[in-house]
Amino acid sequence: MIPNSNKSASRKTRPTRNTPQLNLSGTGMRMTSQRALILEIVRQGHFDADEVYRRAREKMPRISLSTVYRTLHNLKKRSLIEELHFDEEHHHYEVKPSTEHHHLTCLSCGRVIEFQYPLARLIKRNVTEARDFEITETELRVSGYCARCREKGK
Amino acid sequence: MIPNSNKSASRKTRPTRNTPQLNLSGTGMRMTSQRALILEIVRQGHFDADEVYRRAREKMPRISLSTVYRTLHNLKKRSLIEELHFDEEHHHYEVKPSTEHHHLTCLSCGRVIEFQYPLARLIKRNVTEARDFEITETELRVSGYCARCREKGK
DNA sequence: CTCAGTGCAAAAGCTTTGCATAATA
DNA sequence: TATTATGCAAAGCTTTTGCACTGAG
Repeated sequence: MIPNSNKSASRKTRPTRNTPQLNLSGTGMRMTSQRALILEIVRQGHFDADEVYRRAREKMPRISLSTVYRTLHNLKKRSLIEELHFDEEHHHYEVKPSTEHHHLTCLSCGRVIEFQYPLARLIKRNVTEARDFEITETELRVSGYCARCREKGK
Repeated sequence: MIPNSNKSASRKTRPTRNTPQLNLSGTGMRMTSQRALILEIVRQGHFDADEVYRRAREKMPRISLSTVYRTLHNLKKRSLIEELHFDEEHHHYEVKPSTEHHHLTCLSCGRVIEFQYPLARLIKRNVTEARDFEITETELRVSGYCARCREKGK
């Protein structure tokens, strides 16, 4: 159902050691099955800790919530994932994108659409207050109502 | 200080009932001393519930934390204040601004600078994904290091 | 073989809720 | 006076932490 991560499909040599998704080598973190799983889940969407936990348990029933929290915390500390702040509850996570990207949220259906837009540059150029700042991050949250929901009556 | 909503400017009839700061009349909420105080505090900056509570207690030692939470919750529900989502802990609140404004946060000293910039318009024009959206809110968080902190060694 | 990572359970924060009392409209 | 709001205390959630055991390197 989910694109498989361990596929040494037709290879018969020894499995290459590059981890399927994100690679932890060089970060000082050991790669464990739990971490691989959590990373794989975070790659699939924006989830909060509890949702990651629920999904993880489907494949690894004995994984603990503390491991989820600790792993998310560690990955964030090493900048491998990012913490997002939606209007809703708590934090959501996603693997760190290489380019600036932002979020458009429909307040009616909850759909979240990602888009890219180079705002740092623009802000630095046009906002006096930001001129002397060394900008390391920008996060734009835009909310409103998507076309689909607007048509659908109301 | 705030453009008054109930204006009987030079009328000399009975004392107008406008509350000093934000006006709750017409919202169905009763004006109590606690709410006046909380509103006054929120006007002073971006605080989380606990900080509002600490400040409120200086003037009204017996105010309860639940009242703070309930009041913030009610004000938010009626859109008199807004909930902000910084990187840090929990929610912060501020009185609802009339124009789009955003936040620049120094990761070193924690200073938060507000600035205005009409992003909705720009996003709607330039981002395909947003074209069919009816945008009701935009919140941009920019973080980095302010000039002051960058000079200060490191 | 070592030390980082895990699971479990308990603790710690933050936020909400029930209920009797106090205060507003 | 009729409600609505408050204070207090207790409950509910989410997140963190201590510890002994397990497993990656």
